Amino acid sequence: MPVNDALARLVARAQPRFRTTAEFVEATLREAILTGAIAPGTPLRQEDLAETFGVSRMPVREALRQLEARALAEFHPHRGAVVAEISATDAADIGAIRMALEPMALRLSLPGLTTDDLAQAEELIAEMDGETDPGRMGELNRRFHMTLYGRAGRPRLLALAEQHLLAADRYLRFQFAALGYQPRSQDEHRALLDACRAGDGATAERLVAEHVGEAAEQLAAFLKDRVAG
Amino acid sequence: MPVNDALARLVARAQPRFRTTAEFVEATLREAILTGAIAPGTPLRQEDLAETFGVSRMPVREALRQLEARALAEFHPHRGAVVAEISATDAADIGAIRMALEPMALRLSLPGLTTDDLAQAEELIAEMDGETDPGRMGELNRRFHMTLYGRAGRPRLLALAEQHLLAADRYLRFQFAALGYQPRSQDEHRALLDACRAGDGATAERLVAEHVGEAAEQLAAFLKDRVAG
DNA sequence: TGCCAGGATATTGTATCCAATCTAACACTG
DNA sequence: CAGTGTTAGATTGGATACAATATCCTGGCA
Repeated sequence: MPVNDALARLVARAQPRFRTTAEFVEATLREAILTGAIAPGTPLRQEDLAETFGVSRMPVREALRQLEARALAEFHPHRGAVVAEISATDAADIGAIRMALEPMALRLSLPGLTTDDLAQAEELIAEMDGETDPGRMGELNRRFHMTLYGRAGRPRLLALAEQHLLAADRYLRFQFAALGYQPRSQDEHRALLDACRAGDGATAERLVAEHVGEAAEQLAAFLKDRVAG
Repeated sequence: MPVNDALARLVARAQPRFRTTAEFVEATLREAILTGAIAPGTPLRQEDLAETFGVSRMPVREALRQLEARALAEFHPHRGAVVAEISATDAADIGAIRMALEPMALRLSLPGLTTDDLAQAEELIAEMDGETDPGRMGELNRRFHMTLYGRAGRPRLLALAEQHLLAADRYLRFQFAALGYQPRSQDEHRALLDACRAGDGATAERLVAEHVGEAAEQLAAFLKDRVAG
């Protein structure tokens, strides 16, 4: 029973902080890795991180373990953790996982999609049209996809799908470098949205699979000679 | 450059020990949770676990964080961690994820399957025939599926598939309680193996999706009135 | 009854200490 | 000079003690 609701909202917004220090460190590092702010292969030295975050080593170690479980960091015993490397294999892996999860998410979500959802998806496509910043583009693309999947009513499936959409963002700058990606992708987005509007589940599923698959193939071809693996 | 390959294999087999105490604790707890040795909702008190394992609280906390990242434990700040609850929703979630991942894994693996793989799969089916112990049954079933997916050449996809096969094991005792499951499941296993032998990818994919989907539906119906969510 | 103040209990985080071990550089040896 | 000890330094892995904080419970009080 707060004094009033407006205040309650203010308070709620003022503390979207984290529940524990370890979670704060984990979330911050995760974002830094996914956006590329910390390059693959970078050593994650506990002492340095602790100092950077102004915390002790224990929450840092907890955070690193969580990152390891999410395949964002690799542990080498007595040598420390490093930011997980990117590779053509890894990109193909993420592409295959997305190709599996996202059509399923869309299938379950489609019957529940509201006109509001569809309008929001359309707006996100429009926003993407002019966007040139990879980071912002990744976020918009992710929100577009997750908007379409959001009514699946399968929290775990959705979390997994989002996690791999985020993982794909690590390869976004390569995706941009592979010319001609964006326009085609936008066409595919529109076709996908149309199928969803029409309630055509089979087509929508096929389109999202193709959309993800094409991007993955293009990326794999581009990475082949540029990175290891 | 190992001296020779036989030695390399021996070395690889000789050190599947754990690299650190934290990893030992994590692996042991994970197994205990997945097999049901620790019931859902059980508090995971750091001090108790530390004493049980004969270690300090630090590796225990790292292990708990990893379990959290794998959705096997839930953290309630300042109240501690508990073994993740099971629920009809969660079971449906896992079923949907398996239905998405496993046909994809099979699709990628099928062209690479050897006659040895197929023979091993057949052997596993035979072993399952007489099995009545749920834990052993889960392991055989998991090995059967993973044998078929093993040539996908997508480590991350396979790890994810295996993780959710393991997660499904938490519901195995319910699966057994739902009568008539096993014989039908075995028929499906044989049909799936036949399709793989014939190299009929489309049929194999469909069969594995149906196989997983049917089991999930049956389980959901059974759980509906028996557990929360 | 309702509530709220305060204590018991557990977790969370900090600060130190020490052992294990990996790396790298150097010296030694045949 | 290639290959093999050896040593020193740095970093992680783990233990321990302690402080801070949040939750739950309970008992007094209106």
